Amino acid sequence: MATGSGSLMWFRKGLRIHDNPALERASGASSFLYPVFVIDPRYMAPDRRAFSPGSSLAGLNRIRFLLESLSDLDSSLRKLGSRLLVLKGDPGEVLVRCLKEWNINKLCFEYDTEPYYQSLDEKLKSFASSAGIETFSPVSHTLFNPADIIEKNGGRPPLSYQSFVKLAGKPLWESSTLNLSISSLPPIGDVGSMEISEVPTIIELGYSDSELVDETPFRGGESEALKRLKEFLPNKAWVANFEKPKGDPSAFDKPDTTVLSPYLKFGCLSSGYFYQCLNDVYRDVKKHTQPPVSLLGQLLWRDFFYTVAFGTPNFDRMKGNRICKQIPWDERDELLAAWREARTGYPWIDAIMVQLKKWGWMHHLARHCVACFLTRGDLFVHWEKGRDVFERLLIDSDWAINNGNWLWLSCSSFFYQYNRIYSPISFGKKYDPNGNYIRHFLPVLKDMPKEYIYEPWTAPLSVQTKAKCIIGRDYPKTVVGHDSASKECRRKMGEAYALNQRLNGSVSEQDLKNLRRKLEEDRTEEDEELDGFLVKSVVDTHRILRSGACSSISAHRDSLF
DNA sequence: TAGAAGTTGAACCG
DNA sequence: CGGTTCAACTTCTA
Repeated sequence: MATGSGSLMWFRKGLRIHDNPALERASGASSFLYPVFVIDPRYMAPDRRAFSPGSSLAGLNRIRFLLESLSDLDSSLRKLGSRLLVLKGDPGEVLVRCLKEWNINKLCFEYDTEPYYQSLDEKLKSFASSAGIETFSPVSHTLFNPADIIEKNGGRPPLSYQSFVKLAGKPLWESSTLNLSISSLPPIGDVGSMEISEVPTIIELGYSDSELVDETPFRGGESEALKRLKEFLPNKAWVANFEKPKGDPSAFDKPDTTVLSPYLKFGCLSSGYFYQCLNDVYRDVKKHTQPPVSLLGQLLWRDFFYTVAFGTPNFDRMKGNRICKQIPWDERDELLAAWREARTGYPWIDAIMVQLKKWGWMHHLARHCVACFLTRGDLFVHWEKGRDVFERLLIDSDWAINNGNWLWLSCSSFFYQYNRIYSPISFGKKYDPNGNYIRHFLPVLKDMPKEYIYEPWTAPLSVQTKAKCIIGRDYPKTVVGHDSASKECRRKMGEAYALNQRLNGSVSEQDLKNLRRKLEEDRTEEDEELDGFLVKSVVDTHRILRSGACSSISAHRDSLF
């Protein structure tokens, strides 16, 4: 056995130097330090069957963000006399090989609550322990340890934000000094026969230039995160008065939030450090907003979802998920595809989906609009389908938070007022009456007059011609009429809720099947009524036309759906 | 068991 | 632009 002691620091999230207890422990009292990142082909390598450029798990924007974060980490490590050792393969297998090959007696990595790492880390820990290697795996991704909160609550996670906040209280480290820098790191030991590479480029991962079209404006990395943080912190009034629901989802040149979510997701920014920075500002001002709407409240939301996700089996599914209402969502792939590909015919919805595809980031309220539209608001498509699209394309997609929000927005859990539906027309209009956001992300509509930009199908043909955008040719017709579709959704949600209540939550697949059939039968009857309405409506239109009271029948298109 | 509360609805009114 | 109404869900609390 070689002399001295070697530590292996395994980076997964937590891609930072500041406030990184695992890295600190790994570098202390060690002769050698091996800072490792494992490129998992499943997460990084191209999967050309996927619906957009990227791997089977991540869109290209997030992969790029990750690579930038790794490069930044590597360059910070080099300044400290070390570097990032990049390896390729299945992370579990690669790590075991490293532990066998190198003279390691201490393995450090940040604790992770996601099911993927829970099972992987368990295996790795047991290998390490059998090999006499010490492991250190601190909770440093979140403010609180989810397990502590669950224990305080008698073994089950709190299911409301308020009860979470009450249970959580203040973090133990609130007024302690976080370690924000490291002066130097131990040298890298002999890497033996392990194949080490530099941080790869996108091209080196196997992507082609033609796939690199939609590039997010947000650059990854710890340096970038701290720069962003330091740009807005001096604006104390903005920090103190931040109220999440008052943000403007249509602001894109200067987003109305911090856009720190992708940095928190990868741990380029420590949530604990961010928490302390916010408290420093709060101390300096007379008054400030409070959770849930304040900036600090946003960090608590993050911890809330991490806690519930950690303590809820099958959190990412409807079936077998005890906090999820069982709802007979439709299987209509053509509606899902229209939503995903930004061709629902509702410019507000489609513009948001384009921003998702191009930027990998949208304002929180914009996410609400498209999530509500896909599920309980209009299309009645399963929230898991929308979750998959977000999970792939968002640069900040985070297992706990993404699933939590889809449960929320689809009224499957946490939030139950299914009658409150975002209008795909009026919601965006109240922030951005001119439709600048739509014009930017859907240039095909850039010359549409503002009177029609949220409902271009109501524009007279002459206006469409002048705007060089004929609806049905240059921009799609609406896939559903919002008035009738949302009414239908309310009815289905009402029936589904009644079923869940009647069966006290234990709804079987057969129960859902029966409800589906019942809903279908009722719809048939309603369709007949609707047909009657249609005839009347056509007659009305005809009468209006003859009387010359209305110059455009296209305004009636929505009701004629 | 009743009443209040819940991160951010829409339409309407003044 | 802020308040009220509409129609109404579940969960928490007293």
